[in-house]
Amino acid sequence: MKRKQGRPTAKAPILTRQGILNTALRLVDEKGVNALSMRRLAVRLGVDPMAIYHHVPNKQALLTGLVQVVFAELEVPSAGGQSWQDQVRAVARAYQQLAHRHPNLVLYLATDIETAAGAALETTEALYQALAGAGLPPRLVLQAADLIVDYVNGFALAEVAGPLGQPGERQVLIDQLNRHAPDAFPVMRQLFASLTEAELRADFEAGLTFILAGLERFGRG
Amino acid sequence: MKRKQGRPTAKAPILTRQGILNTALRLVDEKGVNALSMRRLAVRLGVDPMAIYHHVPNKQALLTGLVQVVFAELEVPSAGGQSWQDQVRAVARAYQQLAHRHPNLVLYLATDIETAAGAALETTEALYQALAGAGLPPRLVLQAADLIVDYVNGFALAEVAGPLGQPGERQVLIDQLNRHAPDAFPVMRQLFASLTEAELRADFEAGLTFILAGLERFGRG
DNA sequence: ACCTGAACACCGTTCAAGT
DNA sequence: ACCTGAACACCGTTCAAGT
Repeated sequence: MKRKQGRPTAKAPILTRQGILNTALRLVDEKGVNALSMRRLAVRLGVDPMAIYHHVPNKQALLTGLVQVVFAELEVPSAGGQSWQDQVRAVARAYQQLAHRHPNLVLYLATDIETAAGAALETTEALYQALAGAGLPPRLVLQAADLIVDYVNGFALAEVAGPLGQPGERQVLIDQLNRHAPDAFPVMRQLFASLTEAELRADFEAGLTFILAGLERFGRG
Repeated sequence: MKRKQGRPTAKAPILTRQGILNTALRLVDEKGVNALSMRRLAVRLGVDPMAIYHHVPNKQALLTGLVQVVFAELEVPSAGGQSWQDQVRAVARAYQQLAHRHPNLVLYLATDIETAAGAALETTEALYQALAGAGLPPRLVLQAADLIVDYVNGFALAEVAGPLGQPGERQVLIDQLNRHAPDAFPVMRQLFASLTEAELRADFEAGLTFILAGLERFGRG
């Protein structure tokens, strides 16, 4: 824990854009996006609230900065010798796991497309490449990529959802069911009754499996 | 424009939960969710801000109230004589159009699952019924329904996205591309070059088509 | 029962000032 | 160049008060 000699000015500013973003990200990961205020962040940084504005123009920019930081964690899966199906799965999984690691930011990851597009160019290229490798014509490549991205975003959002915390996933629906007459909604009732706890859990890979099966019908001729 | 005689008390309160929700929904539809504050809403209602608290416990409840109001607009498509594919399409479309009508609320529609589950029980039943009609085993019915809901939510979110307004959909990506060397991201480049403006637009039905094709592989035996 | 009004503890951001 | 501090125009919500 050595300290530089001399007064810590000019060459060694107290605050740094990177340092601010790192602290902000930790704050968001721990307490959620609503806990991120310029003033609370300043407390964590041990600094006057207004000092932050010297490194970040405003709160909006702070949030897009966080989106950039998070997307920088996304590494492109290498395409080496895998089937196009496995390549698509790898890309989708990489993004899904990213979202899973920063649940409180999912909304912004999904919503700030300008920043996301810039930060995920390589991943997007990898996805398009895999889909082109499936033999899909150009237009369907685009449509398939959209489907996959929308699915991942929707899945990630559902994982985060619930007004308080998360009740046991499907439990919410079952509770709602129990408020109605026992002969109402027979299909749902029978469905839930016939499945185990584990089978009721949301399954990211299952959705991908359906999508890939659909894509296979349109590729290669 | 007749007015009741006598002083308008007791039997005819100025404020009503329904009236508050309607005004709030109009405010959100027009100016976005950030424009919805208890104080601004009070101005629109011509009332002291605190008057609202007599009918709605807090702002959170106001928002879940809006989700309920919006979901109440969702009408279940009748299953009459259609293929299961058309039934699935009809349900998905109904929800997508609902989201499209209230873009500023999409986040809450997708995220407040407790309220959504209660308000959309009939629609969910219709979806499960259609998927069971496809011959999917119970577990796959659930997974397929999740895929469809996640896709619709993701699609709706993408429609709303963008930090400011919406630039021309795909334009964002193309702009990002142009900041890089002309030999970077060749697959994307060729893709965009080969498609017309119209073909670049997001296509909700196309995603559904892929999903349905995938489901057909797992149904009926 | 229903609405008002002052008050409290928060926000983001501007602007002038310090070193 | 970098940080501080007061100030402004907002928030959601509590609580006492009016009718």
